Amino acid sequence: MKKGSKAAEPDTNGIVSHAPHGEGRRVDARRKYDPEQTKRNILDVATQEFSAMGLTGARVDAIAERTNTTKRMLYYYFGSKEGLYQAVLEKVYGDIRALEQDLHVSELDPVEGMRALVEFTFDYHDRQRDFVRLVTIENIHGAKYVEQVKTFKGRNVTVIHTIEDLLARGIAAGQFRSDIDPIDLHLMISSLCFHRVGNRHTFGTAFGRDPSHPRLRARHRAMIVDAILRFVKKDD
Amino acid sequence: MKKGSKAAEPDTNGIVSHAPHGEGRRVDARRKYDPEQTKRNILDVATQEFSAMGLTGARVDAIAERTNTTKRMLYYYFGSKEGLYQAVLEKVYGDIRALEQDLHVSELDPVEGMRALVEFTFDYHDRQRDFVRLVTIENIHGAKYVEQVKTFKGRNVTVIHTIEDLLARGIAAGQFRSDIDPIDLHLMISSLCFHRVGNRHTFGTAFGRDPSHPRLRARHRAMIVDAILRFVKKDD
Amino acid sequence: MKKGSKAAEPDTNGIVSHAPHGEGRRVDARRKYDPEQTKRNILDVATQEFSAMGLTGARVDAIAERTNTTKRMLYYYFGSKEGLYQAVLEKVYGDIRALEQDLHVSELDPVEGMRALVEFTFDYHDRQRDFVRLVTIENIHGAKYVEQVKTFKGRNVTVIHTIEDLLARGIAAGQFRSDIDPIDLHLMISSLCFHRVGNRHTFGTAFGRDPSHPRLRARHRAMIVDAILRFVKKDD
Amino acid sequence: MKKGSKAAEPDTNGIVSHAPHGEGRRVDARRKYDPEQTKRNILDVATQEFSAMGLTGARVDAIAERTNTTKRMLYYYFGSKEGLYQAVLEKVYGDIRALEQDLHVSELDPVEGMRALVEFTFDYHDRQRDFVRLVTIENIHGAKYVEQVKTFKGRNVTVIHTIEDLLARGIAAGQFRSDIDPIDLHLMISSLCFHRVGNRHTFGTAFGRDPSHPRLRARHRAMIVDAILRFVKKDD
DNA sequence: GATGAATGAGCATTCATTCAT
DNA sequence: TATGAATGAATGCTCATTCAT
Repeated sequence: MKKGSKAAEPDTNGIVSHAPHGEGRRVDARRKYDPEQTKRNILDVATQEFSAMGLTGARVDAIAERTNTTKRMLYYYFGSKEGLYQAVLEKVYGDIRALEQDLHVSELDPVEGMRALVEFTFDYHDRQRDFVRLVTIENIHGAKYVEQVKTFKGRNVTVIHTIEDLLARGIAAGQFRSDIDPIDLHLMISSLCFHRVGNRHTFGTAFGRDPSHPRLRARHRAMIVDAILRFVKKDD
Repeated sequence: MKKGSKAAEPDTNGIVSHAPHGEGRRVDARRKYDPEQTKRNILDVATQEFSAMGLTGARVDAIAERTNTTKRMLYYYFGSKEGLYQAVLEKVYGDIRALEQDLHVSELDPVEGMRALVEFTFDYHDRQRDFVRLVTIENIHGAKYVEQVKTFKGRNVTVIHTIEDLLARGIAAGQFRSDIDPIDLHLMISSLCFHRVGNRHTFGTAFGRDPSHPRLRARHRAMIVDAILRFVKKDD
Repeated sequence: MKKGSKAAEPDTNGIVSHAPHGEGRRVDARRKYDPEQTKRNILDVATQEFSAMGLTGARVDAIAERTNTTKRMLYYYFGSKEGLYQAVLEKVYGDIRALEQDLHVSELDPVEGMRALVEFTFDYHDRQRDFVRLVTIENIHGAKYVEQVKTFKGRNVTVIHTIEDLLARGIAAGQFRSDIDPIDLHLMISSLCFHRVGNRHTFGTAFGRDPSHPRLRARHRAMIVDAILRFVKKDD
Repeated sequence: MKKGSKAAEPDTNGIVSHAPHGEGRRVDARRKYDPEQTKRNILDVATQEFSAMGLTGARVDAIAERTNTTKRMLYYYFGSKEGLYQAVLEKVYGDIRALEQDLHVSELDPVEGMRALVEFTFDYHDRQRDFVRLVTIENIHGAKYVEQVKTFKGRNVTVIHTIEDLLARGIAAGQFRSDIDPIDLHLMISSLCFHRVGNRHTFGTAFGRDPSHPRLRARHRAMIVDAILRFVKKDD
């Protein structure tokens, strides 16, 4: 687990810093024309705006205003509001799947690997609220934009492979039940990690308890790992 | 002009009945002005539109058009687009909690009661997609509208009481673990029942499998009951 | 021939007078809400703007500004810029064909009838420059808007009937040739009357002579009548 | 990137050859930078675009895209959209007058010369639709761009001289009437040849008959020659 | 000579809401 | 109670043109 890693970069959740980020950046920063930086800048701001306001609620003018460039460039690079929204989806989905790959759970014991996967999923959703919101928003739109993102489908199968591997090894070791469908299990893990973030506002209002509070956070993390392990483990 | 039309009883998804459609109705139907019916009609149409398009995406004109009345009446009764949206939220949250009361799980054995509660929750979310969507939408807006709905908070505590009762009786009977927080458990059940409905579009696109398919539906229902029971049951 | 008649009303070619026109108008003028007047007002202004600037060149803002109402009403009544343009086409084509009907050439001797028809056609084009310009503009667009005007096709056949009647009676009386196609003849008359108005600018620039000058006007009128009569008359 | 592409010799409608495409060309084709060819290429594409869309409707980007070069070059050579439009007008007017010179009607008998002139005018308009459209467009703009084309006025007088010569010789031979103004006659011939091409779309829609259809084409040609000859001939 | 990147002013259109009847 | 007409402020988008390399 690389907790405080650079995972926070793509979704800043705060205010984007227009200044050059890393080392190599500094050179580019002096260049007046830097298409890559312009595009990334637009994409970062758009991620926040879409995540905060939804596709319909987001305002192209509002995005442009917080950008280093003008509204015109937004259309120059992304064609339309929807094109920009799709680019945001593509980036954001790419980020989580890329990190998942870095887990290397195949090197761990099945139980520990499962725990690591659940903890990663928990932590990612807990931190990347923009991701959670964008997925939610996309579902409001019937996933019709993400469907057009070419890289989307391919990117998601990798998690399933990871789970399949864990289950297979767990079964072989006599630790896991043999009647579990990997996609169903993935849905289950996602549900537990996603819902408490995505619906934390209505939940907080209804029960006077904010699931994103640090104290609860730890308890939920343990609880979800526990629930999943109880579910997959063979009844001794 | 679709004046006296039947309003088509807009897609209530099966379960909820908003009011008795019995004898008394017939008289009202002949009356030229029936404020209650007009309001209910507006509310039904608005529920669909807001659920389908979101708060920002919904169009007042679109709602008015599918109504028996005019746009002006919509403002007359609900004050504003947001007022109407809040009225929809109030109705929709009222419906689920009212049905939950009807379960009478307190009369059942703890394990069976828990099963009944989970199954009800599963079925309700599975059928009331509009409810799921509206909750999702409300979370996009930080729950700021539901906060203003007076009846909201009171209505939700009842589920917690139900769970508390189940847990207490289960612990007393030596069936359940004693370290489970009722609100956490509610969140867990909600997560599992809500997510597969709310996020079924992105899920379906990503994994080529629609969680709302009848065959999956039954499997998920059993799986979720199983997971919750495994989670609450005392380790023999 | 009703020369100086009210034919000038529909296409004012000057500045539209927003004031009430006729007797009955006066009452309406006091009414704050008069949809018919509002629509007519928009249509009049739009006729000028489209005629002066073309469909692409015309600015919705410019039209709205010279109107008694706001831009919003323009969309309220005509749906879009193109919808408004089509409404203008419909009005303008309706006007000329309606006047043609009033000629009653069937009551005249074939030669005199033909002369009357040509003179009317000449006068109409000579005065209704907006009409000429709008037809020109529509041809730039391949007539694709006029095609959608339902009343269009039906309205134009009437001229052909008039010409057929004239030719038939002229042939019967031994005055006209029998080998003339009525639609071809209509095209011929139109050509001579239309071109000198529609292309008067390039013509004027090329030859330093403005075909719309009063002195030329009379000469052209006689010349065109002469040419058409020479063409249709039987070589004694 | 459509760098070295053949530019497809954009639809010249048959007659006009802008430059010798003979031997010398081949050498230039290999040269990396050929200003003359670049300019001609831009001009050809612009002719089509302006003719198809009008001055306002034409898009600089659209022109540049179909060109071998970039938008920047378009500005480099022609200064502005309007400058390019003027260059197109100049080219297009130059072409017709140049061909008219080649007729050598002065060597023909007056009647045959007149016939030849009318037929040439007919054929030219019938084939060079781009020319007809551009003249139409220019008239929409009050001929203000053609006015700035220096070569324009001088170029047009030549036709008048041709007609004057024909009329004079015809009168002298006792074949033609002596009361015909040459410029009026030119206008008349132009009208008949221009209108059926320029207004063929509205005409076709109105009467269900396309004047550019081959069968009609021949009939119209004969008809127009006939009409003009009947008009100029002395009433024996 | 040549080019991708950048721009400000403008454009058609839509929205939630209110007025007059 | 009910309604067609009216509105101002925005909204997504485009255009001809220029800059930096």
